[in-house]
This record gives sequence, C-alpha cells and structure tokens, in this order.
Amino acid sequence: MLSQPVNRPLPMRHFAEELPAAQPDGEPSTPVRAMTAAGEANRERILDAALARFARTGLSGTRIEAIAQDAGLSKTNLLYYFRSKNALYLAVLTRTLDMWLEPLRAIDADRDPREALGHYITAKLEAARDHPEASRLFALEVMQGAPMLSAVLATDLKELVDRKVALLQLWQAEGRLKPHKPHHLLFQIWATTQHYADFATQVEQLTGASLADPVFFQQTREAIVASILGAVLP
Amino acid sequence: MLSQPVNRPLPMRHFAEELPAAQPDGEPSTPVRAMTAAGEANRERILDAALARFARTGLSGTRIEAIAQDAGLSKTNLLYYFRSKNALYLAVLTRTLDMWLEPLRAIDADRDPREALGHYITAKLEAARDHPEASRLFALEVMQGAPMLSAVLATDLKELVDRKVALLQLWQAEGRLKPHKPHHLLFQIWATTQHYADFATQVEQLTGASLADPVFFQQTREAIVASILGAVLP
DNA sequence: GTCTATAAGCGGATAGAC
DNA sequence: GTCTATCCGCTTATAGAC
Repeated sequence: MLSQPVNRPLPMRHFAEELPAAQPDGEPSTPVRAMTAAGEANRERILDAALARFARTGLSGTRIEAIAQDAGLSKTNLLYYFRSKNALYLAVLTRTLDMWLEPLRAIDADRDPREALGHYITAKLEAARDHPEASRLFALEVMQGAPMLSAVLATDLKELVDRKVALLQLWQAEGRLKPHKPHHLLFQIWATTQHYADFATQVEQLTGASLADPVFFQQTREAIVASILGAVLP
Repeated sequence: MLSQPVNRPLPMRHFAEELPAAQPDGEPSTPVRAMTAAGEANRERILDAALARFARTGLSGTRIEAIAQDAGLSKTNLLYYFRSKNALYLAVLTRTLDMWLEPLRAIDADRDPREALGHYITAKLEAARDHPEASRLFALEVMQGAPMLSAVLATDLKELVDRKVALLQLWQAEGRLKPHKPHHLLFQIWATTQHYADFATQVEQLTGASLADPVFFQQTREAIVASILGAVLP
C-alpha cells in the first residue's frame, strides 16, 4: 500500500499504515530509496523506544516526544522516519507479532505431545521473561478490542490456531491427549505464562520475585507444567 | 483529605483525589451537604458510564465528554459531580475494588480445600462473565504499573493475599494440599479466569463463544478446575 | 444543578532553512 | 537528515448566567 515516508499533505487525519517495507537483505544499494546505515539504526532505536513506551502507557498515553527522547532524537526527526504516531504504533505491532507467535508455530506434529507442549510452555514463559513489553503491548491492544490488529487476529492468528487445534484433536483421537476442547488448553497456557509478564508489578509486589530470578522461573514453570499437562495427558 | 466538589482554583493540574465520601446510609437529611436523589442517580450513572469507557479505552484514551454523553448529561455537568477526570477515574477504581476482591475474602478456613478452591474458581469465573469491564479496568491499571493503585495494592491486597497464603500453607502442613508455593496457585486462578474477560475479543474470535454462553461457561469452568485442583489436591 | 462561553495548554503534525 | 519555528485542533477545566 505505502512504502516510505512520502511527504504529501493529507486532508484528514490519516490512519494509513506505513508497514516497514520489508527491507531487502544486503546493503541498501537500491537506487530508488536507499536507507543509510545510520538511518536504519535510528529506525531501530525508535522502534525499541516506542515498544517500551507503548507497552507501558498505551497508544494514547504515550507522547511521541517521550519516544524521541528515549531514542535520542527530536520529535520532528522522529516524524521524519514515521509519518505519524499511528504509523509508528502499527510498525511496532507488526514488527513484534511474528516473534510473538513463533513458539506456537513451533509446536510440531512429529513430537510427543508431552514434549511438544512442555516445550511450548517453556518457550512462552521464556518469552514472558525476556520480552515482557511485547506481552503487554499485545495485551493492551487486545483488551481494548484490538482496534488496530483485529484484521490480523481474525486471519493470521485464527488460521494458525485452527491448525494447532486440529493437531491437538488428532492427538486426542489417537488417545495421546485426554478429550477436551483444545482451545481451553491454549488459553490456559497463554493466560498463565503471560500473566507473569503482564502483571509483573503485582507479582513482584506480592512475592518479591520475578521471572528474572532463575529459581522463581523454574518454580513457575513447574507449577504451570504440572497443572496443565497433568490435566490433559492421559 | 477532600470531600465534596469544592470550587477553589488550583494553580497546577491537580491529581487530588475525590474519594466518594462514604455516604451515610438513609436519606440525605444531613444539613451540611445534602445529595438529592436525582444527584445521587446522576453520580451512579456517571460512574457506570465511566467504568465502561475507562475499561475499554483506558484513562488517557477516554474523553470525559464521551462519558457524559453515555450518562446523558453535559460535560460541564459531569465536572460538577467530579472535580476532574482523575478524580472520576479514582472513584471508579475504588468503587469497583471491593467487589472485585470479595471472592478472595470468601475463601474460608473452615471449608474443605477442594470445596473452597472450587467455589473460588467458580466465583472468579462468574465475576469475569458478569463484570468483564471491572476485570479489564484493573488489568489496564496494573499492567501500566498501577500508577493510581500501587498504594492500595501494596497494603490492602498484600495483606489479604498474605492471609490467604498462610491458610494455604496451613492446609499444606496438614497434608490437605500438595506442597507448592501458594502464590502460584492464586496466580493461576487469577490468570485463567480473568483471561476470559480481558481477552474476550480474542476468545470470541477464535472460538465463536463467550462466557455468556452457559455451555461454554461450564466447559471453561471444568477445564480450569480440572487442571488447577488436579495439580494441588493430594 | 444545568447551561453557554471561554480560557488555557498540550501534543501531533507541517513548513522550510540548513 | 536534522533543526527551528509554528500552526492548529482537541480536550480539560473554569467562570458566570440562569
């Protein structure tokens, strides 16, 4: 749809998306619109800063000037790289989504259910530990009705989940999983693992620990694995 | 600290709280500051509308004019009842908090652990079904670091949780629960039950159902009870 | 208690020089 | 690519009449 920051005036407030235009690998030798190394580095710093801010204060609660400061440039300069706050927000969402869905994709039909699900839980909990902002970003977005992401959820996520649900049903038919509505299994895994990222403030206030503590991480992992796998394995 | 809307000018943007001044039961016969029946009804309608809006779009994403319209009065008039947006937000939070913590308080030492925890899970899931906005409101608040609520969480909630954790540890010592860090049991219950409220959009998109559907509710309840109680009961 | 009018300030976005 | 200056709309909040 769109590609790079084209400075044409728009009559109304535009919500046009500037998806970061899948940069061709290798040096930016393309004559059409070359992105310098410094430029690319700025882009990345902006996206990192934006993720942190949006995950903490949401879209409307975040001022682009704060993001710019975190990234070490001026507000105007940030708007050179991203045409609008919404464009930046969307860029952050899409950049993070693939990474976020990766563990689910990795659930493998060839593996043993116990092993595959155990790996999935561990991977999700590691993601909650290593990328809590990503978890919170999506949680904020989905909780507000996914205004910017509903299309992707309804298509990409739905498709992916449908495939994995079919796999779980297959395992059930083979007697390798107890009969259950498979969605609940997924929801329980998502809910419990992401809780430790999304509600980290509360978890720390109540226990004094976080997933960053290896002992606490192991405890948590075992608690989740025990309850969820215990319920679905025959 | 403060009580009713006093119209004194404030030099800086004020975050002073107008906690709703625990209205004495019975008719407003107090001569000091009587609240008419109509006034009280307005207040309630505002609070209801505010809960719905804040839960959906957050504090900064909500315009008080939208709340006013939902409640059927003008923005100016809303500000007659609540001195500021922040005051209104705080009033909504505090009004909802007690209701939200009630199920946890109800966990009873005299009951059988299986029964007590089963009831707790059911009550939490009913709350997620009947008051999803309350769930989302607190989720939004806590996920953003609980800027307005951290004091209450650190004292009231902490105290309440500490008491219940002690009870769970007692049950463990008596051999009526498997040894486990009790916090994880609570977190799992919170996470799974609240997930169906907080991520209702996603749940509906993926399953086509919601907790409002009695069949789906039962399915969900049984899945949660099975996994969580299965793991902690001896 | 409710309305009209308006103050006051913030924050996103653009223009244009360098 | 980065900066300075500035515009403009939006939203909270207040003043004051009725």
